[in-house]
Amino acid sequence: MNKQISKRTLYRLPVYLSLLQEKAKEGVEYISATSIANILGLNHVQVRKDLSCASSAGRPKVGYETKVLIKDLQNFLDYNNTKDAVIVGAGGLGKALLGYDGFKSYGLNIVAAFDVNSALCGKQINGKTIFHVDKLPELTKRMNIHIGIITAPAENAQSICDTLVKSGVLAIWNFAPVSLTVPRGIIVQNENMATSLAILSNKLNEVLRG
Amino acid sequence: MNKQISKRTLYRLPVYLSLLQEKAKEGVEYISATSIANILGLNHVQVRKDLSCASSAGRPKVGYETKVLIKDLQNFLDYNNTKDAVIVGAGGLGKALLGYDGFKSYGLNIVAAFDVNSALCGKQINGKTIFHVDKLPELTKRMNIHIGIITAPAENAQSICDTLVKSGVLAIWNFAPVSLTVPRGIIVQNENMATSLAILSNKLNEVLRG
DNA sequence: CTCTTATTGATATTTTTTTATCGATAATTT
DNA sequence: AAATTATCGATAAAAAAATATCAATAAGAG
Repeated sequence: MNKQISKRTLYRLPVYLSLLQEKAKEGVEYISATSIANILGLNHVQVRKDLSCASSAGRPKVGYETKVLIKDLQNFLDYNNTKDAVIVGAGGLGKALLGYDGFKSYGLNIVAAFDVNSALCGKQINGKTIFHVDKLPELTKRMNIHIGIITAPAENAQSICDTLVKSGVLAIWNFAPVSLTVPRGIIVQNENMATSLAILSNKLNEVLRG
Repeated sequence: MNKQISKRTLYRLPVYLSLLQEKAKEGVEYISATSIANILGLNHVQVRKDLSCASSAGRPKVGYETKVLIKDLQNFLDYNNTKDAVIVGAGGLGKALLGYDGFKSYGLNIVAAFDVNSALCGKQINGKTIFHVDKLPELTKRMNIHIGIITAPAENAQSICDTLVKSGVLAIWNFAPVSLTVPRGIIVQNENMATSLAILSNKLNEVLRG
């Protein structure tokens, strides 16, 4: 526990967590690194190593207690501390994310949305109001929000990003297919669907051709 | 060109492509690996190596001709060959993806959507009809579709996945937060938002604490 | 025309990540 | 009670990826 955490490990921890939650639902009380590895198509040593960063609940011959491991992972991933966020861009994707209740379990609380389209303003989705972007700086500052989610079209993404940064946002989850330029210290996580698609497509080609 | 392509490189190629397309729009005719690396926060040798997998258009002192590089990347990523796909789950996210026209430029053509909710069936979004899932096997087989996109709730994802596989789908783009079990040879690409979020959150914590 | 500079692309080195091996441990079987 | 087995966790080895170095090249400056 508390070893240095590698980027890749951090990538996999939420995947383990999600699997464990499924298994817990099914009533699985104990689970071994070997079986996790088999299900996810990973190496069992890797799984054990990854888990050791967040937990120390493993017992020889038995494996990990599902519930304890879930708790440890949630704790490590900071899913218990709720973090407020705003969405900018209330188009299709923005609305979809607003309507999705699953983020709560990841410790993300979307408090409001913003859009340039006045026709959308004042509307509520899933109990969350859509405001005009003009109100973004004030509201974001006042509520001390540090996470911004950009679901606007590519051409507006950079200026929205700039506004978010000026308004005190430190971390940006970017769904627009552009590379944002940010000041040093600001975090950008790109949700790049093109990349996923490229990998899928590449693998599919191998199957179809090879 | 035509060297062995690593997973990581494949991950980055669409990112380069997207940046290059931006730059091309701005009228940039030539671009160097160094400047790409600076913009994206990567190492310039890495960029050069990555690009060499897909193109051989670089000239010393000048860099790459933007248009040629874009073409080479699109070609390498097979964005010119259109691949048909179906979406299963016409909830918020499914509708958002149906309404998004950007996939065309990645060679993905969503031909139809399916849902269990009869109320949605028959409706059209962005010119694409929503059918009842009962019709999925027949339609998918008849149209010889190899890609399925799952945007259904987690609890339905596995059974949808099974149906897709039975219907001849070879590659699945999974937006549901579950790990799907598939027969050998079937490709699954998980669009795991929890993972992105975990990384964002982790980095943010470092900033806030450190 | 020569020198300087920015760049490519190849090779070498370093770092990171993954995988293999092995002893320790605890549950189960004989 | 001893042997067997499934597992963990640590360390070692191997593989993959990232980065550094350097010769070659071509554009532009002097």
